[in-house]
Amino acid sequence: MGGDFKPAESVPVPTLRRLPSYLRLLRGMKGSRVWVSCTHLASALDLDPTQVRKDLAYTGVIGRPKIGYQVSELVERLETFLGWQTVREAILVGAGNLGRALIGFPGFARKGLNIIAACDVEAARIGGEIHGRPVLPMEQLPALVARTGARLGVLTVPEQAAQQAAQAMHAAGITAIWNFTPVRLVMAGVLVEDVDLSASFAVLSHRLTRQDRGGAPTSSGVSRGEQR
Amino acid sequence: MGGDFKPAESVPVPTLRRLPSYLRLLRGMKGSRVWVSCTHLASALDLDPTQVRKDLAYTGVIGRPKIGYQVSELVERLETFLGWQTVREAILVGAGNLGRALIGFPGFARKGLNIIAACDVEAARIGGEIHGRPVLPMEQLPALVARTGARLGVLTVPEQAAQQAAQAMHAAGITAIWNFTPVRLVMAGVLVEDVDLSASFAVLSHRLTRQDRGGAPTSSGVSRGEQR
DNA sequence: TAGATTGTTAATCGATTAACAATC
DNA sequence: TAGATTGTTAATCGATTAACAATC
Repeated sequence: MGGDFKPAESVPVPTLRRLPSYLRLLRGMKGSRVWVSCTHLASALDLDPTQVRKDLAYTGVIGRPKIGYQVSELVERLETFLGWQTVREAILVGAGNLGRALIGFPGFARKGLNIIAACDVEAARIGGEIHGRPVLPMEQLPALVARTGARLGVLTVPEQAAQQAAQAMHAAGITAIWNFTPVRLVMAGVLVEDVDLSASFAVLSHRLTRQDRGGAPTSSGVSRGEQR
Repeated sequence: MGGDFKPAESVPVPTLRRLPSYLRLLRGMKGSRVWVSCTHLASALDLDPTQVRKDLAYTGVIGRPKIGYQVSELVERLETFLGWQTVREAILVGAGNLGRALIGFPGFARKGLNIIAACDVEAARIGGEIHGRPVLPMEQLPALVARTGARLGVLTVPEQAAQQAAQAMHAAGITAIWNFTPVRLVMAGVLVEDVDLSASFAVLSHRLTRQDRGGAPTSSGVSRGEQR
């Protein structure tokens, strides 16, 4: 009855993308510092202090004027807010070069990401292990998802196989896909986040091209990439 | 004298990031189609037609009302605009899991990216080959850059080594770094483009967390990731 | 011709940045 | 206390989206 419903005001994507960099910095100073200010974080990351303050506010943390924020609390808040405190099981689909690299990535543990198995269609890959994780045939994906309760999938198949593989993942019960292929997956009811190497390289390559042609570099020499 | 200098109006980053997806689609239809409209591209990629039109206009292409754009011309324009028609030599620094995967990436050739060698500090890796590319000691980077003329570096070292490695690359003559580490490199005079896996995973993870907690999904089930 | 599409200008939307009172 | 810092509101900036005349 108290019509004071907050519409879950969704967090801006740029903010979400900056949060991990704060967390990384804060984890590094956890032993040596008790308090930290936005000013400090901002200058370390070359950002605007107000922006940092607004970003942090989304986590619900409350700072003290003149003092700043408690490092330990901020770390905790960020981890909780990002969902990095609970371990999340994931299945990787496509055990090629990139897939193998991701399975072996040490940093994922700190983000609550645990890739427990891989699936592939190539007979030569099936039955083996990558960094201690089994590689299973694609047909076993539904059973695997059912058995492990994994809801997250990491998609690292070749471009041509992407849409079909994503469909299979959805059918198997996967509800979120971390998509490393350049394909815009057409899927309703599945949360998709793209890691688009082509897009990133496009920015770099275009600017390099202008640079080569004697394009006027910024005063600071050259500007840096976006997508912070 | 004719004071009609166009200040090289810089291309918006979101536009640059979308261009590769147009190109990918167009390459796929090169044989079967002569003309293509923004409407068509937009619906295939789930974008706004006006946005596609504006994006394409940056390449200098001119379309025909009622007809659209010539596929072959558009492909050519996009490739030139992105700088993907000239081969660019690159040195990879950090021959770990991710580095090895990138060296073997078949798609880079179509983007004019040629990783010709890798550098690393680990003795066990030095002297070997990865996908036919030699792995050299880090000390040889300056000589390597001088000899090959490579200006682009791909940075895939562990987080702790990132800043130092980047400095070494700069000193060796590298002018642009494709940065796969989560570290915000502090560098003047070097073009840096970040591929930030942490940032991407943060978006996914945060949304998954809301989803778990019974957060209201969109009408379409669940929305998809940004950074298109 | 009528309808689809381009190119372009205007309106909207959302994020960043600036301004400033409150506070320890 | 004075100065630094937070929290918040307002102004700015830039990208997306809408509107519409020109065109084949």
